[in-house]
Amino acid sequence: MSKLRLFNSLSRVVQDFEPFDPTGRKVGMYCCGPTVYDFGHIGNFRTFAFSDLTRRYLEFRGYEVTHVMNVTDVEDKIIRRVRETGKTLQEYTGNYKSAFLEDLRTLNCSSPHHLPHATDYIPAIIDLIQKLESRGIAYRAPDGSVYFSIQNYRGCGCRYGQLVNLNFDEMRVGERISSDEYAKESLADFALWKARIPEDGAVFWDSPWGQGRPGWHIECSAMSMSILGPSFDLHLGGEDLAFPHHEDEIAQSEGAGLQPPGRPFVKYWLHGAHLLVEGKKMAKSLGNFYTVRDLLDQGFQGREIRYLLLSAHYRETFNFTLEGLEAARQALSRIDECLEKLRELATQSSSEENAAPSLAASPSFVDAFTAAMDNDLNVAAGWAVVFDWVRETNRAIASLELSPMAAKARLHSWDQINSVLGLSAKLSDQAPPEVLALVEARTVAKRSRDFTRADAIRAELNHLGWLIEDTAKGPKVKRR
RNA sequence: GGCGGGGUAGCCAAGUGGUAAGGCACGGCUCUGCAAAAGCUGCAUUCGUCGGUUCGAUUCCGACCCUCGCCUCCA
Repeated sequence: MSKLRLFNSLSRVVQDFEPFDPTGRKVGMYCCGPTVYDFGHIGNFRTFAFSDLTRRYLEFRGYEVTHVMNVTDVEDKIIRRVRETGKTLQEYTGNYKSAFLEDLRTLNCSSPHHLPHATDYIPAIIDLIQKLESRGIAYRAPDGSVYFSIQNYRGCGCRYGQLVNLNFDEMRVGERISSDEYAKESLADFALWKARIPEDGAVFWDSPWGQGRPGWHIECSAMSMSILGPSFDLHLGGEDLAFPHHEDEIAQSEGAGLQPPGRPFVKYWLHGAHLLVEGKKMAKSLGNFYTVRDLLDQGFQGREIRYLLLSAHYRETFNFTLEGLEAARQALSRIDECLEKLRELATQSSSEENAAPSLAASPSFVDAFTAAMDNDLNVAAGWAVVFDWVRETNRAIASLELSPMAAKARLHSWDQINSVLGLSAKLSDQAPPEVLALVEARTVAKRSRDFTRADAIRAELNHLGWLIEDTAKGPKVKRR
């Protein structure tokens, strides 16, 4: 049996996955979740689908995963929208949070075990900042905010720049330096606690440093360590988060010095690549900016979106296209057809066959899939295994070589694979009565060999969105 | 400017120092009243360009072109 190997952004190589847990079973995994200021777009969901795939695969591999995903519900953009809309923070973020969870379900992503909200962890955040302060790594600036001192952090023997090679002397100074940043001692320092300003309205909390709110990175450090402990196995996110967000998380978390000696804050960092849409960077101005709901409105299904998002390796930029969604639909129906035939065949098994104990008929399928996924979650290679299996299964069915018992075994294998891929059942092909009436009318026409009329009815059904397949057991209607 | 990914058939996308997975689309055949589905079959002498190393490179090295990302809020 091969080992699961993952590309670790810390080491920049693919390495064996070995969790901290001495028994090797328990895994702590933190995924950077949404900032709930708007509906999530398809790019966000590529990352969340990637997180879900990772979790599902770990579980498939027998690990006991604790999956944490944060919800950032206080942040500059949110505060601005709250001010503009006149809603309360809770009202505003609540709506987008529900929408986010709904979208996750649409894409059949497993619900994380913990969904901590930044605003529920203010005491833990304050506590963490105080620890940094007591170690001399955090300082108060004249504007009342608290910043993280990278210089002092380095002075403690810690390393800043673990995820990204950054030469601060070569760095371009951002043109937009907001006024409060003049208070920092050094440009690279970042805010841990932001002092309240009038624009914040009712969004503030009391703290030892006066009223204010948490900086952007601190909530992830506070929440992940609160739930998973100061040192845990996996941290996932989009590639853009590597710097500064993840780098700063490491700095805050290791700067507080809570880890057991010799242990890092996080052992494996995984970063998912972005996607392009129709070959271009997604942008509202280009008209290629899609939310999950936009695609649903265009008639696509969640499973089709999921399939497409998970069709490429997570570290490669992926080109998401509407044409790709159409192709996804076709590819899925190929799988659906195969499974449907297997199920039909499986129900024909006799009672004595049912009594037979063995179910493991296609271990090679599961093994080949596992080998593909063990190699840094190479899901594209995994799909190739799936489609090879579909073809081989279709062939066996077509040549009547497959016994009902063997069909059952294959379905059993599929269930194992699908626990990772997470393809939900397709929408029901339950046709409404008027459609069924047309189907019946066509059958009558066919019986009297009035093919002209039969074909006309078929064309009409097609127009209504239904396809007819004549099988040995009579006509079958399917959604087009 | 610094750093880091990419460029593989009409589209999407794996992969390897030894001669190119898989999906979609497309063509032919079988089956069918005709279709559909399924099966069989065809579809990259070639992996951005030019050099180099090698018995042999798409895979390693160098240069160049193009593209994406990070360095600033961002999945």
